[in-house]
Amino acid sequence: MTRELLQAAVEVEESDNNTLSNNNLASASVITVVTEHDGGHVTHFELARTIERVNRRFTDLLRIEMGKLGVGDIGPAQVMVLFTIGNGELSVRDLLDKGHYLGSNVSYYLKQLVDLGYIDRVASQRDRRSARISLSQKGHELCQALRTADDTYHRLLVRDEDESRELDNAYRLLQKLELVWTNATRYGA
Amino acid sequence: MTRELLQAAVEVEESDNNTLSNNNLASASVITVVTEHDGGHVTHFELARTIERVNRRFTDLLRIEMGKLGVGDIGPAQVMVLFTIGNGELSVRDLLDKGHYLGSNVSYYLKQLVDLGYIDRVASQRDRRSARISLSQKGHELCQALRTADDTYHRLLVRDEDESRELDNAYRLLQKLELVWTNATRYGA
DNA sequence: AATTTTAATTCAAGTTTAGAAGCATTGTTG
DNA sequence: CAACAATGCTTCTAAACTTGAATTAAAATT
Repeated sequence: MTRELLQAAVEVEESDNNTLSNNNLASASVITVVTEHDGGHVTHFELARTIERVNRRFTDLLRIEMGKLGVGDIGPAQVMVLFTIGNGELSVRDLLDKGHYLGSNVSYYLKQLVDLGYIDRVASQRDRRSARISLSQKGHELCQALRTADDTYHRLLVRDEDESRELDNAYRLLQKLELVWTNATRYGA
Repeated sequence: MTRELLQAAVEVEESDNNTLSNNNLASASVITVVTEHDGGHVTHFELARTIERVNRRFTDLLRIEMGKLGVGDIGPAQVMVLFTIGNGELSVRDLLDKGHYLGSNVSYYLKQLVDLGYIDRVASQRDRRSARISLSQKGHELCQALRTADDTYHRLLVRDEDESRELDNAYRLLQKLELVWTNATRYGA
């Protein structure tokens, strides 16, 4: 039943989009997505604001999912680290690059994640400074459980080939954005 | 070379074995990106990870821009609140909805922003509980300065009609995503 | 008038991030 | 090969940000 609600909401939003109408007359009684995008050009800041919001939303969702699974020892940020590690075995440096993290930051997370048994860490053979990092059994299980829960939402968003393509495009654009912003911070404007 | 950075970002996810030790050398040449993404499916988590990363990147950029402007009294988050307020005059509740913020959260920011003179706040006439909030002169100036700096990046990303449309699409998709995730947190999975 | 609802703030944790300094280990160079 | 530099990672401290529960004060409802 919650499901129907959700579905309905998505539908509504879409029709809203199709007419390219905007804001304040947003949608069904329940939701109110407020935007200041008037048909024309999306500015960087609007985009950034949206990204920020979406990110917040996802974090909340993740927190809830984790609650359901009874995961209380780590937070959303740590879980994201787990996902960033993925299925491979990598060094801390790789992890930093992959997630654009700060060194001290990751170290801090890793410490907890290792202590709590979500991650295996062994010193590299050929360079004993370097650590090789990978998900433990427990880590894998958590990720898998979350991925499963996540599929539900994915199906709400991507219902056909068209939407899948849209998603792909958006993904690609985000990466472009990441690149632009990364270069900007590195080499100045 | 820039290409490699991006490519790495794309591929790393599924790849089990990454040798991307060289992305730090990405040249200053800014974009020339064409990333062919193998028709692979972008999962929610990949998307979320990207959003998180991009968000981090933007925050950094903002921080730098602010540094250049000599703004040291507030942080990126507060600036985002300023942008969320925009040019209108609104209530705290409106602001909450617009930015998906938490009440206490915004209160905390507003307090600083008012104290530091970035925002004007007056009690509403017809409902004295409610505050009417808007950017002060100072607030407007800061936003304007940042917007100007920002245009540079915008031009790097959007160079023709096509790219503008892409951006629009991505923006729309993000909003859809926001909706799905918002509903999910509100009404459960 | 008494009660409930709404708008917003405060408070007291909590989490997450940033930056400087540290410790090994490895690489390099005179 | 000894000194020095660079690398890979960690630790520590302070700050920024976020959360949730409790609070105040003004409407709105009964």
